[in-house]
Amino acid sequence: MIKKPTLHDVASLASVSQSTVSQYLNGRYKHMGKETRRRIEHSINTLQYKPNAVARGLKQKKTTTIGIIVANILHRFSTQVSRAIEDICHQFEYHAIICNADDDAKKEKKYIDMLKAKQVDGFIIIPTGLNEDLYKDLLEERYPLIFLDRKVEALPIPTVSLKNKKAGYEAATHLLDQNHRNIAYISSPLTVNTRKERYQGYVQALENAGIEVKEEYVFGGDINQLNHTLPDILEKNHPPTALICGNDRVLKNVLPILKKRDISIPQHLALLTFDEVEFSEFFTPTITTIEQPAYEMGVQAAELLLQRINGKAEQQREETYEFEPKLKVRESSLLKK
Amino acid sequence: MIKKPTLHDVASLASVSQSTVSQYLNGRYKHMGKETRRRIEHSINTLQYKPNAVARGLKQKKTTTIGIIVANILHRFSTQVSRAIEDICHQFEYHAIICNADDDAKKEKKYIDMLKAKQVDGFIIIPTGLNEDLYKDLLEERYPLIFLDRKVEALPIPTVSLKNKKAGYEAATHLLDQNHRNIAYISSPLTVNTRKERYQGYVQALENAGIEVKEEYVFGGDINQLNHTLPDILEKNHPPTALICGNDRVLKNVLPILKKRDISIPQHLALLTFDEVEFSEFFTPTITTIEQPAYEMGVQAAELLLQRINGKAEQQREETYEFEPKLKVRESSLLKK
DNA sequence: ATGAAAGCGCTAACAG
DNA sequence: CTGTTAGCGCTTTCAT
Repeated sequence: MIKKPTLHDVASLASVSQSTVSQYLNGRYKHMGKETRRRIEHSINTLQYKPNAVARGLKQKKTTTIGIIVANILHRFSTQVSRAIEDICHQFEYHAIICNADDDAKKEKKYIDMLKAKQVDGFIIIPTGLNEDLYKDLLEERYPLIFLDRKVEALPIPTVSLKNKKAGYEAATHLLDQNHRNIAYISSPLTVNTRKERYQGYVQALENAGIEVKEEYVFGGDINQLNHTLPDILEKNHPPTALICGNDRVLKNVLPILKKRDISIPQHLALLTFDEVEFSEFFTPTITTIEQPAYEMGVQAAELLLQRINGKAEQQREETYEFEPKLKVRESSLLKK
Repeated sequence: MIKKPTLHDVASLASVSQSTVSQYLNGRYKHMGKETRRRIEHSINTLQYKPNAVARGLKQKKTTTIGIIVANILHRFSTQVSRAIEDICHQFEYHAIICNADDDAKKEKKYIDMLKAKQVDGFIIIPTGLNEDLYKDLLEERYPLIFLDRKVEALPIPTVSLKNKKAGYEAATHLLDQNHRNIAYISSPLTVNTRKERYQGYVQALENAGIEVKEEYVFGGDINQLNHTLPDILEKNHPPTALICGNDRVLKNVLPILKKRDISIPQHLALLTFDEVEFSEFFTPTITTIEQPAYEMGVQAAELLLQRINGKAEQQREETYEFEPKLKVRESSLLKK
């Protein structure tokens, strides 16, 4: 890389001291000699000088960079959230470093460590939930920190999330309204509060309707095992007539299985999934979705974080910012076969 | 934020000098007293010392951070590419700052400037193509730089891309093989080489088949105008029986129009698009896609960049790394209405 | 085998 | 109004 001009270069060319140039750069040129100012400007232009943010960061203990840890950027939720955060950052001249923890505690830890080493000004994390000590450390070190999507109980960390129980409730209610009585529920492990709450909403809706929750219709585990377990569920004496997918990844694993078994949707089985499915409004079969306002959630998280970084809000409060799930019932596609 | 321990703290606790600790940290403890070493280790552990990457970066003029500028992270191609780059970076303990230029020259410039200020070690850019001077500057300043997806002619910058002409050729050929003769081609402005080449492939396929390319079937412009222009195209005397979308964004704008006009796919119109459409294999109508191996392309770009950063390859060579398009013909979905 | 000292590029008192 | 000075936390000769 080629040598870049420094403050020192600018200063000597303009025949002033570095501090004067520094003042200028930081907008403190109220009482600055008009001539001095002109010379500095000229000098900066001819040298094409650009301040070195690393040096400034070292001095000011502030990098205008934040760390984002998402589950997996390939998921639509993470993508939209990242985009939202990036947009807000851009607006305030911040930068975001995005990391994929893949629901892996080790990776999450490694990323947090690396980001700390890089002296990020704060974090937005979709926590795996598997590193409570780490989160607590972050808090004790007074890092501005916002959780997204998932909540870690008993840690006073502001959290932006969906009303997950409500989402689950609406999902089941929607299907009940269509006279489904045997509704399967397929999810990744119910260890994460988000998933658990959605499931609880489902349970509650069934109970309210006086319908027994049958364990045999429920799966909460490694979705790579679905090859074995889903067929079991579908072959019960009274097979489910409807199926809820806990998120878009679940859907992704469920679809091939249904396809292989030649199950028609929605005749044989009604399908409902959480999260957004791109283009779903144009396709048959109609898949009802319960979407999260992911972009808005990302904006909210970013704004909360920047407030905290800039001292406009106190960190150590357990606040929850909950968003409404959006049920999208698709009319049958017009693009039919 | 709470005060973090520094090298100095570690050194005094261990009763050695900073330089010794620094040696230790950088793995140069060949001839280091076993006892000294033990004390340093102990000291680091009790203080939970973590080196400050900003300070190190300032000194070493290396930040182990690279800048990525994509078109829009909400597009599948960008998402997959970002994920791939991030994976490779993680492997080599690098970090990526991802920015969305939104095909906007101003934003692209601003991001490049910000990333330079942050002293990134290199760039991977999906260039808007609108800032040739900037790219040239980057080159002259000897920044390691890789272009992705799009090529900027006459600049010796390694570029990872799809065989776009081939992709266009295959697209048209596939439809010709199904006896389509009137094939519409809808694209964003053909100013970007990627789009132009795809279109050229389409033209060539038609010419090879002895079919005249009718201008009235071709649209290359702002896809927000499609509301007006697409209906025109569909209402010709001999309307197209097939339609090619230049990328997934085009598809996204085309679908609502087709839906509103109640056009059945594929009976009234066969649809083919470049880029991946998630879940498309499970949906009706069947949309044939020509996918890019986006993840692999991202990996390639990241590897090329890291090689250059670490001096294992020279920058200033115009090399093109071209990937094969993947035609995916969908069998009619089993999940039918 | 270890330490002293200089300096990366910038900012922030404090003088003058 | 502008300059001097002292670091931010780390690495790196160069001595010892």
